Amino acid sequence: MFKRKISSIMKKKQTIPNISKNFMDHNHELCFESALKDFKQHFIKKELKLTPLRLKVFQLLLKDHRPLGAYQILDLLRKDGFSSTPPIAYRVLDFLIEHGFVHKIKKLNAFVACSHPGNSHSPTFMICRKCEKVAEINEKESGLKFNKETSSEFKIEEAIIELIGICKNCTKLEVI
Amino acid sequence: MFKRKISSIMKKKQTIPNISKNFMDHNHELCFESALKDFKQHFIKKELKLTPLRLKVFQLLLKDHRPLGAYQILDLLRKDGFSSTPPIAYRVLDFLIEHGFVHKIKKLNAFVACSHPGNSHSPTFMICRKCEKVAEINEKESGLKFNKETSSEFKIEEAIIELIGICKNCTKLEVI
DNA sequence: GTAGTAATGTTATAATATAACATTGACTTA
DNA sequence: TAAGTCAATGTTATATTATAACATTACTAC
Repeated sequence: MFKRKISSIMKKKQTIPNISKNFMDHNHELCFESALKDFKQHFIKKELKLTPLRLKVFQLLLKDHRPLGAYQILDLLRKDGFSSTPPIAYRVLDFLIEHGFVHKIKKLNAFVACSHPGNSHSPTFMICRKCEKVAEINEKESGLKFNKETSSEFKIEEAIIELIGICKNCTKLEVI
Repeated sequence: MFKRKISSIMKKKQTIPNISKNFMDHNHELCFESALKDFKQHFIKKELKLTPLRLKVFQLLLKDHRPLGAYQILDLLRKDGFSSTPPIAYRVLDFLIEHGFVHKIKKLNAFVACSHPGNSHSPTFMICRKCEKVAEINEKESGLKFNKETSSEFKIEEAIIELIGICKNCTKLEVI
């Protein structure tokens, strides 16, 4: 019976295009748990050390698809009894970024949990200026590519792509 | 005779693909003067006030296609006898950005003169990690576009696109 | 000439990020 | 098990980037 419930939620979830899932109401508890499980798996597979601090920071970032600034993270860590001087946050964030679990949103000087951990990728972010949520899409989803002149004249090693705008959900709310 | 010299330079210039011109040796004096003329024209056309400070900052940014940080700009302003407290730089930069004469490179927290002033556009930057020069390409040149799902799910109002890598010139130098 | 306004000047401080060094704790290995 | 090693975390101080708030100047319009 329980299984059935899950599967019906999953079904519903699939009707929401993945590309904008983060912006829409969705079963976030499930979303959260699944991302967390994935996170832990990657630590095991890559033989990394999953410390309480690393786990905590990732959980904070996973909370609601909203990016958090380093000092916001520090405040939350303090509330949870962790040490909370700036290097604490920046070091953990650097670690999580280096291993592909977290990305930095330059536009916001803030950090989000990665939605496609494990894939080495050049993520594209959609940032809603209204609800402040962020969705990450990968190269394939974005359909993004550069013309061949660009690639022949300049060897791209890293791409920062951040799209600022308004998500479908907020557009809908605006109309009402 | 003078005219002829100019035109021959112009001809040579055209053999360099515009997309990477900033990275290559080019007649920068000409490049600088032409950009400056363009800049002044736009001030007239848009009925903006071209003050010494605004002119100076733009000239500094035009110097060599390398982005400058706000505090670098302040140092240079100081040397030229301008006032040089932070708000001076940030205010002028805000003005120049607002009117499309300057862009901010988020990756570097630094500023560059716009290469296509007047066009309202969503610029793409190529940033060479070796020589630190930056080239701006416009949407058409980049061949960049997003797939229709992205655009239907999220209304893009602004795009930040910064490509970090190595330019052809530096690649060449590395091989030698 | 004076009222209004845009630009610049000034002081202070906010927000973001890193350097440098100390301590802890887990693991190793002699 | 004691000593050594190393990664992680803790701490202090400071660097870098950016803005708020208010003062002065200088040009424009009446």
